[in-house]
Amino acid sequence: MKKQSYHHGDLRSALVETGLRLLREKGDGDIGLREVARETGVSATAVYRHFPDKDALLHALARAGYEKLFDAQEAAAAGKPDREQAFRATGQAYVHFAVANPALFGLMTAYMPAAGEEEALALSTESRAGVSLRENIAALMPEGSGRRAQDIAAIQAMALVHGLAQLVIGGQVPNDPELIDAAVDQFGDWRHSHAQAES
Amino acid sequence: MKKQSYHHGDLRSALVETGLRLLREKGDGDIGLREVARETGVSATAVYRHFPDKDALLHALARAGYEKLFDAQEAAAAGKPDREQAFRATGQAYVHFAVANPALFGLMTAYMPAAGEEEALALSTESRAGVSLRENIAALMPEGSGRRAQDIAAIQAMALVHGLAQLVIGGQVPNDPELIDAAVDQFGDWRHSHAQAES
DNA sequence: ACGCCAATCTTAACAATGTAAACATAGCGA
DNA sequence: TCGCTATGTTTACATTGTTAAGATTGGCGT
Repeated sequence: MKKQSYHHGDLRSALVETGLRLLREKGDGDIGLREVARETGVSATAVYRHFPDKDALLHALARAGYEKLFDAQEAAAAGKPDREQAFRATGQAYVHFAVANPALFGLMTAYMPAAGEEEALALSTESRAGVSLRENIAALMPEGSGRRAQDIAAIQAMALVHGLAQLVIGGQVPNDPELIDAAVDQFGDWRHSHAQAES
Repeated sequence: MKKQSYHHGDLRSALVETGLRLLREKGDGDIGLREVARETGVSATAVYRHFPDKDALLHALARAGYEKLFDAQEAAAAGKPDREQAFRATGQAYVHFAVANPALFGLMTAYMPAAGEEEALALSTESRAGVSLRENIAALMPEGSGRRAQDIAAIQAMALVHGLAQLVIGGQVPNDPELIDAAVDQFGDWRHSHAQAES
C-alpha cells in the first residue's frame, strides 16, 4: 500500500487525512505544518506544492470537517417522521459532532466562511446547511411570520446549537447527551415549560 | 510618568495592560509573549518573573476581560425597571461586549474556567455571572418549574448569547445592534411570535 | 550610614516553527 | 530516447517560547 517512491502520488489528500487524524488524537487544536508533513512521511516544504501556506492547509481541514458535519446532520435527519423532528435532529447532530470532534470543530469555527455583505442573514446562501436551515425555519414558523421574524428565528437556532457546542466543549456544561438533546428540543418554550421530563 | 529605571515598579500590571491594548488593536487574537514584552519596553524574559509561562499571561488577560465583561453587564442591568428587562440587558451586554472586543473575547472563551465535576451545571458557583444567571432564571421561570427545567433554561440562555456572539464575530450574522437585541429579547418565543416588530 | 541580599531585569543560547531559495528526481509526452 | 515540468528535498533565515547565567538595584538589618 505504501508507495515510497520519490513522488507520493496523491499527497494533498494524504496531508488532509493526517491532519484530521492529528486533530482527532491531540486534544488541543493547534497542529503545525511541519508536524503534519513529518507524520505524513514527507518533508515540510513539500506541503507548499499543494497549499500556498499553513492557513490554506488548515482551511482545507476545516472544509473537510464541514462536509463530515453535513453528512452527520443529513444522516440524523433521515428517517425522522415529521419535519420538526428532523430539524431538531440536525441541531442535536451539530452539537454531538462538535463534542465528538472538539479540535476539528475549533478549526471549523476559526475558519468559518464569512458571509458576503449583500445578504442580510449570512448562514448562508452557499452552504447546504444554510439553505436547509432557512427552509426548515420557514416551514415551521407560524403562518403570518415576516421575513425578519424568520431571520431572527434562524439566528437563534444557529446561536443555540453553536453556543451549546462550545459550552460543552469548554466544560461549562456537562457532556450529558440527554441534557444536550433536551436543551435543543425545548428550544422555544423555556418560559412555558411546566412539565419537567423525568425521562 | 515614565520610570526608566532598571526596575519597572509594577511590571505585571503593565504587561496586562499592553496585552489588552494589543488585543484591542490587532484584529486576530494571537499575541506573542515577546511582542507584549517588546511593546512594554522590557526584555522578553522579564515576563517570567511575573508569569510562569505564556499561558499564565494569557490567562491573566482573560481574567481581566471577564471582570470588564461583568462590569458591563452590571452597568447594563442597573436602572432597568423590572427583573426581566434587567436579565435580558445582561444578555445583550454580553453579546455587545464580545462584538466590541473580539480578540479579547476569543481569549476569554479559550481560557474559560472549566467547572468542577461536582456541580451538575457548571456556570457556575464561583463566578458572579453564574449565580446571577441562576437567580434570574429561577425568578423568571413559571412557578412549578423543577430543577432540571431551570438548568436547561440556564443552559439555553448561556448558549444563545455565547453562540450569537461568536456568529456575529465570525461574520455569519450581520453586526446589527437592533437585530442582536431582538434575537436576545425574543428568546423563548420564536414559534409564537406573530407580530414582527417593524420598529 | 553602610553593606549585602534577594528581587528584578538583562543578554546569550537552544529547540521548534513557518517560509523562501536552490537543487534533485522522476513520470510522461515529443 | 530526450528533455520538460511537476513534485520532492536540503539548506537557510527570521521569529517564537523558554532556560541558564550574569547584571542592577531597592530595601533591610546592623
